[in-house]
Amino acid sequence: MVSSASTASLLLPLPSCSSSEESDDGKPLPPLTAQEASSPPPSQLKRRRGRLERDYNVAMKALALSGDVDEVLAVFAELRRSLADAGDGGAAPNVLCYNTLVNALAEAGRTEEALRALDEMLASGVAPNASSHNILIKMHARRSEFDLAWELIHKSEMEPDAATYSTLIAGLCRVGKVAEAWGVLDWMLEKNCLPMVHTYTPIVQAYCREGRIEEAKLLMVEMERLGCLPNVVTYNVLIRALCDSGRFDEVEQILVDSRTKDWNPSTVTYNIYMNGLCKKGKTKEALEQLDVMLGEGMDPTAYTLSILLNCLCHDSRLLDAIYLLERSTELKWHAGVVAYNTVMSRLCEMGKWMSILKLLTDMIKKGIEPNTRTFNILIHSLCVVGKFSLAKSLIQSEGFAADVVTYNTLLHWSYHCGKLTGANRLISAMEEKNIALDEVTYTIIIDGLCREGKFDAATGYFLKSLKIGLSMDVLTVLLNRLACADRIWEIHRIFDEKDFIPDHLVFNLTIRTLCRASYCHYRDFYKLNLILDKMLERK
DNA sequence: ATAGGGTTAG
Repeated sequence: MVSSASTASLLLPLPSCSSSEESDDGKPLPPLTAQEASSPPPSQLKRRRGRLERDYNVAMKALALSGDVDEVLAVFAELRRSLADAGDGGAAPNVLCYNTLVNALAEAGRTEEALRALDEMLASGVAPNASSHNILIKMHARRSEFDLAWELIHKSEMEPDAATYSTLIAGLCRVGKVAEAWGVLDWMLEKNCLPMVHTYTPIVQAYCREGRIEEAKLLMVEMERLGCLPNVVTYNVLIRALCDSGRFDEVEQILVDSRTKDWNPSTVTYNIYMNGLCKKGKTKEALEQLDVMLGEGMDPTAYTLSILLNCLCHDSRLLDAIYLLERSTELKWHAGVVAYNTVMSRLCEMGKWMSILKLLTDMIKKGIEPNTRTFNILIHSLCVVGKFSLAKSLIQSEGFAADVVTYNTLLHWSYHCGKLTGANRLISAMEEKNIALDEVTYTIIIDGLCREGKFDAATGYFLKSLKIGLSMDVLTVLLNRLACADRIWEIHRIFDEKDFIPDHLVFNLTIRTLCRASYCHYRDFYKLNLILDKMLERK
């Protein structure tokens, strides 16, 4: 279990609020007066409680917004302690605080902990409200448990509102089930529940993700017709899609039009635009947008800085990037862990190990805590400069939760250094620590084993990988290796496996791979025939 | 006062 929830809630201090920009207004609570401390009247006690909960909730939300879930946990624990000390028998925090906590955990993908927090809330006798209900539905939707979500909506006494349906629609759209999303929309209309921007925006986003930009635009026109005006979020979704396909003229047009429409671009809008320009190599234009944004009186956020640094790094202006990073505090630009990670990973690609170390010490000095990604970059760069053993020993470091990326990095370099037993030990360690192997892991293992001539073992890992679903990337790597090494019996073994369900894409890939490996030559043609037969058996 | 849109690692 990676969860540092319990330890974090015991050990971490109150939020200093220095890391998050929004929470500076969280004034310290006034100290108890002597009278309050001895035996405050119940009404005053209640007021104090309310104030305490509100202030803590504000802080928790700010932290959740800046993605600092562990801090949210810490603040919640602190709140619980304060309430216990406040004198009325250790009453639990109210629903709103619990909702903030559960939602922050759910957003961070820490579903188990979110569910535990929810259980704890119920056990403390705190009654859930409509929001708690919606958050739970969102969790089910995120895990693609739509049946459960639907069941919850029906059997609950809570009357589903537009937010409930919108949550479900968003979940469906996330996994590309747009038709089902429309189905829910129809259902809510039947129930006389009026859709809102939150209902349509996920559908617009789903269209955008599939590259159906024109349909997305049409839907936005339809929204206007229905009096459900697209807002800044809807436009941001569209702008991102336009950026991804390089349609910057249209982005400009939308920004111009915004002045006569009912929405205003936000910092996020410019972040999206700048990042889009940067990804298409238009550094100069991206920096121009920064000026536009500052001219509009908008403050850059931690995101803005990371995007700009990324931009500079891609333009190989590393010295500028490092300079900006070092000066960020005096410029009042918020450098966060992502900003440092961005620059460090670029330095890593260039093998500048000493510079990475310097940035690492800088960030720690500034009180910015390195996260798992920071460690992964560190480990990767150690591998690049040939310090593999040192890199490997870093997994044991205190306070660092190695994840699948960490292990993938180490695995890749184990094979690279020819350390097969070491690689096997790493795989066992993953299993012990319940870190699930992903597509990348299997690709690395299969490629590594094949390079050592261990085709049988590699094929075995491929068959194992089917448990997490067929990945064309993994299959491509294996087929290439097997074909080049003329290991047709292993290819047979793949097609014999009953868990392997080949479709036309698989057939296509197999035949193309074999032909490229010169199986079309007349002397080898019989082998191709054998495999074709095998494939047709499975049809 | 629950929700949505933006950045980094293999």
